[in-house]
Amino acid sequence: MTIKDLAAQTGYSVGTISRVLNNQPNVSAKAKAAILQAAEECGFQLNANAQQLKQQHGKSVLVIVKGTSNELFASMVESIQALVSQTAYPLIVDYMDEDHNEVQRAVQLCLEKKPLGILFLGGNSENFCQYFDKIQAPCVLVTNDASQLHFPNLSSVSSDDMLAAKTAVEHLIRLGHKKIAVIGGDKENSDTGRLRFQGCMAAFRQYGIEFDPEIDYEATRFSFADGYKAARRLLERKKDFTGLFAASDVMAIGAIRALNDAGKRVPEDISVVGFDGLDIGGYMTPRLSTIHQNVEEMARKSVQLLLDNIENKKGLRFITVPVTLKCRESVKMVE
Amino acid sequence: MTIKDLAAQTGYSVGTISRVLNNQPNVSAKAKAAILQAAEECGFQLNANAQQLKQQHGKSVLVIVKGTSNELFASMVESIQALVSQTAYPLIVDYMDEDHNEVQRAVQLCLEKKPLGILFLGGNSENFCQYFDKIQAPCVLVTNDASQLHFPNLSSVSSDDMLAAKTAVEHLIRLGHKKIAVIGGDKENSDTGRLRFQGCMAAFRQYGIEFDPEIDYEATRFSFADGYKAARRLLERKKDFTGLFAASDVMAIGAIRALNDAGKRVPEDISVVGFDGLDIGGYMTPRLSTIHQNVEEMARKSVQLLLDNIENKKGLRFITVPVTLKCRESVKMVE
DNA sequence: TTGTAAGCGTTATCAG
DNA sequence: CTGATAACGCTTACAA
Repeated sequence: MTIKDLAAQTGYSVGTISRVLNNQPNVSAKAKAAILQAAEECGFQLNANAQQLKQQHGKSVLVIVKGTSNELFASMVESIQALVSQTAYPLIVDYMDEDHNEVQRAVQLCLEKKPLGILFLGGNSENFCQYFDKIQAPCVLVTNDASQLHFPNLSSVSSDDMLAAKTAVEHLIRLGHKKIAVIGGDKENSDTGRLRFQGCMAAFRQYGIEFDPEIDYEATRFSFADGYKAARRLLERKKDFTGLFAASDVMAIGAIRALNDAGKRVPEDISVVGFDGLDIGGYMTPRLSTIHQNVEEMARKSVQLLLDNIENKKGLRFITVPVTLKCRESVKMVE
Repeated sequence: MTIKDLAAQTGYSVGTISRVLNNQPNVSAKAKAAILQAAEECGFQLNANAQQLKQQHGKSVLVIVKGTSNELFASMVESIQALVSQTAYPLIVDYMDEDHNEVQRAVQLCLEKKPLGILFLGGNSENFCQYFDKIQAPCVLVTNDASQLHFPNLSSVSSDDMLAAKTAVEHLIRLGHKKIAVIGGDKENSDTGRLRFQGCMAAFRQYGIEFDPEIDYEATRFSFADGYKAARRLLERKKDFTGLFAASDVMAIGAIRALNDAGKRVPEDISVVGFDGLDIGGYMTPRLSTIHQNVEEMARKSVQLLLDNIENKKGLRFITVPVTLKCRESVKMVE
């Protein structure tokens, strides 16, 4: 079924059919009605390939999600889908492995889908520096700051990871904790990992707390299992910390279980603060104290920003969305 | 950049270029080398739209995921991605709202992408009955049984939901629990919800346990928050159950928190069994006893089955993957 | 082994 | 307001 068939069926020409199906002016009401009806009857759908071949671009908005099992991104995608579905643009969501290069992937998808714009959920500066100049479409990097990258088509919406991590650690310090351990991301190769690490260090420095990254910091991946293992390693070599900051909620949850298995109670023996503000944290016993990232707001701002960039060619922006410390049950004042 | 440009550049014709880029025979090694090099140099990529327009089908495998925040599906997608990436087929993952019609969506995507085959993660019989006859490509329905649907191109890979739910409830009964409540899915409109409910009922009947669905069953959605609320409602109207079966781990986790908030300890006061075997269950305190669905195996079988259907035109199959009862810390024998 | 040319289903430009 | 027709970039007979 093509517009040619429709043309034969209705007696109009392909030109008219095309105009009707694309809501263009200069068609008589009669023709429009007849054609729409005929199209409806046989469930006609334009061939997207032909359409895009002709138009040289898809009308779609692309979301590239770095990491397949990232809770935070999953709920952000959910919000984004809801938001974008209110517009006329179809949304394509592309999930990729955490270890692969998101920008190379984007370059390839651009060639393939010619999207109107791209939302990156997660990303690594280095990849952007190396490959982003091949991308022309307006883009928004979400959860990482792009203001230092200086590309003419790359905005960003992110939390202030450094400040947030500092806040988390400060929270522990103010409750009287002096011996604090940290489980975080790779502080060399991941922007997020590095910034959160630096935030911790800033807090330790400011309050004059002793902290030796070699001993008190565990770098690992953002998963339950890795959080668990990291906490075990910490326990093995340092038996007396009373506060633990984990740079993600999943790490925190894994770590808490490791602490429990080692006979430590949370928060009686050890206070734990997470990072992200996932739903699950509110259903643990004890409920997890955490740095809450406002997923809904980040999603809204990102989409808004991208659409502005697409439609009005408004300038770049680098938005920082504030985080909040959610003080719940996994921390306790030190006696 | 098109194959025409490439032709001009290399001195060969578009036909030869196309043959080289598609790995077809009847090209001289010299031509092949020259063309491949030129293509490499300018990072040439075939235009997928033109290609698919011509070929009348994409080479992709499509995964339609019903529900955007379903942990179980998320990890299944991860496995599927790993599996399919070993083949030559690109994988397109499409997430949709739990309440929307997955088959209609598939019909639309077929028109658009002309995929080689489709994997449905989750689905509703009714939607299949109504719309599936419009789909020609081989499909596999994952997590639901399709043997009673009788379509010539629809296989399935699923757990025996009824048996699994029965096993879970039996587990509680054998530990001496006589007063058992159940939090499950919609037993009218969801296949999964209905089957798991029937499994429970079968166990109650077999062991002569009293169970009034009106009082002892709470139908709700598969989320933490809904599990929490459902447990509260149960507590409000029935104060004395000692066993709780939740038809998904997320419901179970929400429910446990509600029990804790009501001053009940798990498992000392109330034993809880979940369903799915999510990673998170193993990191809770207490670790969640649950019916474990082998995600990895379901993914492997589904992909294998679909590829067989695509490549060898092998017959339909309706595979049932066994579940296992994972007995952990959230249950206790009744005194 | 290679080149030529006819479409694939649309859109868009023109003339009517 | 409508119809004819030339692209869009590619694959694939068929001819050379």
